[in-house]
Amino acid sequence: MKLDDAAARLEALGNPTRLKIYRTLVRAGQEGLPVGRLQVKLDAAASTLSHHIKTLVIVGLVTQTRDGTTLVCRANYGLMRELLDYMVEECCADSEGSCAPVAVPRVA
Amino acid sequence: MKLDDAAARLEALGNPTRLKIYRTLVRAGQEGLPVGRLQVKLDAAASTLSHHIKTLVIVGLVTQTRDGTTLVCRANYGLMRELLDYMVEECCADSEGSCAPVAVPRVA
DNA sequence: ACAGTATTTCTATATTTCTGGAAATATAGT
DNA sequence: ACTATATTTCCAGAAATATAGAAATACTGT
Repeated sequence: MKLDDAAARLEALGNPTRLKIYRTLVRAGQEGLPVGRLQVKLDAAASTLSHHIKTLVIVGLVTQTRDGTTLVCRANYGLMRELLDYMVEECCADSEGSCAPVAVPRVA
Repeated sequence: MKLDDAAARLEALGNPTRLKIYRTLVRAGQEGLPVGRLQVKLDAAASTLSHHIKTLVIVGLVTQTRDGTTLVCRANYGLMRELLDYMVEECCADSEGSCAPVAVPRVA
């Protein structure tokens, strides 16, 4: 992952509303959630929510598929994993001492 | 970790210059790096760099200790770990299906 | 074609962020 | 006290972001 892409993704997650959206989608799992359900859950203006979701989609952390009139949003788990890896990549590479600082969580 | 704190930390990392600072410190390991060395490595104006480092310190991702006239900066590995965990916390908790989406990397 | 629901785009405003020069502060050595 | 080095704070302008109302678009069913 390139630094600028990683920064853009972290910035996208670095807003309380967007982080809430993202985490809600992470909880929702593979089946995802329609925009409308997110709006009810988060109680935000539709246009505001739409902008935030778009931001997440642009950086790739969220994907969308249309199902009739509703747009279903899903967390992109693979990309999240790449982002987590990037953050601790080459940990202590420039250090003389031993490396034991970070551990990134595992799931399944 | 509270959502607002996590968002603030992600926002701090979500700027190319700050992400570069942070990653340089992650590579540097436990001994850390003085501000001055960061300035040379990243080739940024001192005041600009100082602002960015301050942002990282405020959210807790970087710590500083003074050694004479130089300020040594270090990545806070423990907090990074907490942040990574937070991002995938309760993954699929609201889902019927099985959960296998994300895995957070391990180190040592 | 029309009506209805879902969602986005347009537009505007208030606020925040990024950047860096200049000046100030901190520490150490003489 | 004076000088030198390291770093921060002050200041300001330009650019980007967050928010949301209103209008537009997309799809479905009749």
